Amino acid sequence: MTEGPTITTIAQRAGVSIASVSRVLNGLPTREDTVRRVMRAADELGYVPNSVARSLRNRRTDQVAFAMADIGNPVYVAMVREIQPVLKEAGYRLLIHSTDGDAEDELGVLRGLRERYVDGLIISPLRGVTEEHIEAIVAARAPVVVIGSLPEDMPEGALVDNVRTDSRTGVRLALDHLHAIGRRRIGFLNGPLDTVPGAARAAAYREALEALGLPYDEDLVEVGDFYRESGAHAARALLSRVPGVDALMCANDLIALGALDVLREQGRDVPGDVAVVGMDDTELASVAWPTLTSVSLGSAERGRAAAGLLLDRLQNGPREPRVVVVRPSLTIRGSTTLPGTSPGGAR
Amino acid sequence: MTEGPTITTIAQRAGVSIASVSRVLNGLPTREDTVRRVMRAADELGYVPNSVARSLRNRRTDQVAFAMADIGNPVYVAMVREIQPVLKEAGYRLLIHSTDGDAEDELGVLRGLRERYVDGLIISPLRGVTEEHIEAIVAARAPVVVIGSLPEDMPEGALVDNVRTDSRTGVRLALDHLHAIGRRRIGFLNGPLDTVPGAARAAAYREALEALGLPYDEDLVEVGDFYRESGAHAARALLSRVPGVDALMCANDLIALGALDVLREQGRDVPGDVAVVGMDDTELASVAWPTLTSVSLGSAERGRAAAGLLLDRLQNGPREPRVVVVRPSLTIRGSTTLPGTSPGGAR
DNA sequence: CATCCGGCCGTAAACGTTTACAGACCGCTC
DNA sequence: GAGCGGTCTGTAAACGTTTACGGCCGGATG
Repeated sequence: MTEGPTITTIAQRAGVSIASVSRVLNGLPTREDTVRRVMRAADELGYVPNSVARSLRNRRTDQVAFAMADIGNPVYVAMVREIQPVLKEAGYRLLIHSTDGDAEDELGVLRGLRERYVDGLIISPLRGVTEEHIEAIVAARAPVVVIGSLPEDMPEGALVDNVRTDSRTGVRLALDHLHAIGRRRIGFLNGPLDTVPGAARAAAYREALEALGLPYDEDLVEVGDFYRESGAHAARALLSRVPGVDALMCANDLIALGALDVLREQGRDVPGDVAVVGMDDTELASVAWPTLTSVSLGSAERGRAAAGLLLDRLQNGPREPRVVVVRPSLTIRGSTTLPGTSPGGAR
Repeated sequence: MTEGPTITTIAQRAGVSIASVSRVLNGLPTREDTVRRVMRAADELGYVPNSVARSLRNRRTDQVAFAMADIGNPVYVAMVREIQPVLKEAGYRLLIHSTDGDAEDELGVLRGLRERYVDGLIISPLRGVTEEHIEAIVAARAPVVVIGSLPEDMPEGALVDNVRTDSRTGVRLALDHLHAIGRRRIGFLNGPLDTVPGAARAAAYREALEALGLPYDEDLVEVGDFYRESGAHAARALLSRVPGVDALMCANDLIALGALDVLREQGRDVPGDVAVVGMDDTELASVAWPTLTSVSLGSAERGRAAAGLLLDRLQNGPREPRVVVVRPSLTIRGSTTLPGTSPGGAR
């Protein structure tokens, strides 16, 4: 594999020093004549600067990583979609780490920051930010944006911004809506309780019930994973245990899809017999049938905000940490409104 | 920002030379005592090797890029999902370039290979492989895997493997199926003709009709984009022009979703009045209602194959180019089988 | 004509690794 | 005790950039 030209090659051909070559290529003031000679040589040789050497010298890689649980989840895809153009615009490349929600993997990514292969990181830790995460972030000395919740008491040295949503309010919106359309036996299909969203949504469900004056009934709650199959499984269990349930609150859209599968299979009308609400308001919600009422947690917005915060730190240097909170909203679709009163279908 | 320890720091603390430090850290044979001293010092200092310096010296970055049109398209997500674990397993990081199908952008990525920020590239060029692409690939001198079709006459020096599918056969499968269930006025909603899939599918549609003894009718063809909105738009146009159409062949699932939106809106029964077939067999096909019959082009399989080919070249060095062809298959779902005869719903 | 100043340029060091090469040291053998 | 062989280690170069510093040269100024 023949090696390409370097500034040394150019320098020889143009009859100048490598310093001059570098200066010309970086647009530093140089005599007209030298500029021409260097440019000419560079052109003829088809020179392209070596980004690794440049990184070593400049102590920056122009790369940023985004780590999340599962690139298959449309929530994260929505985030990537927003993050990528912002970074590209600013001249950064994007690395993707799909950690499968594995805590070790997440920590690996954080610790990897010390290898300096990226200038910054956006991470969405499924299992929450532990002591170890914090240590790694402090040790990293590279800017990090956490999407999700962050402990109150972050140490001084941590260069970390935070983008979060308020899933408590999100669940509240959903239950208020279900209550408003007359549902009183509202089941809850949750994800793992040792994940941040899982725990938050469990608490929020209880609270919201209380606020509505409805009793909390353990039998109405199922805990599984954040996947479609798992949602189907949970729905089946719940429906057989409590046949009279008249609404299902699902901790994300995938779970809700699984629930819809089962309800259809069992011939129960949605929303006539059972109303269904998802969370995340992914594209899937608008594709499903009936279209799925879903709590929007502003994935796109969170992605954009995270990219913005990171870029700001990268470009303007240290500053005190910031927190951006994205407000949830409820997108009402067919799975909770009776056909007659449906406010129209897609998207 | 204090700088972290380097091998020099370790060398001082351990009272040895940097060469010894490097040897120890890389597991080269070294006296027991030296090993201990170096390890101890490294531990105490919390040393982490700088990957950029290592890359410069070793002439490899341990990074690989995947460039495709739109990370929002589930086809590419499926590919990423397969590519990532294979690469991670082999110690490579993954960069993502979402080019928006912009030819300049694609070329930019290919040319970027010469900057040596990745060791290899998987690219799915939406508009096909032009002369310029080939030039860039040859000049790159880094292994490239193209997902999609490749010209027959690749020059010698090009380190390029190829993974393709046979969308001709795919379309053929779909039309055979539609014909078998009695459809004779089969519309076609295509993507842009200047994209590789668009062109291939257009030709395939004609061929398949001919093989079935059906006339080709321009009025039955709409050309738009590979997006849902565009599919809706195209469907609306086609339906108003040819109200009697009894099936819609769609060039991808997103287009098919748009078509389903419109059919529902117009109160036409699917598949009773109009049968619909999508392509790519993405997750969306199993979520939509009615569930969508779709031609599977083996996205996951293509992703896996591409990663495998690239890895092989990276690890085992040059060899003659290979081509992997993934055979399409048809997944029959609700959008082409009458409710009564439906072979069961989801997935 | 000597001096000074400013603009360009080249030399060399630095970023943090890996590794070729040669030297130091040890223990053996004859 | 000299010579040899082997093991381990240190020196230094290399990867391809950027940039501090000082030198040189020209013109302007006294």
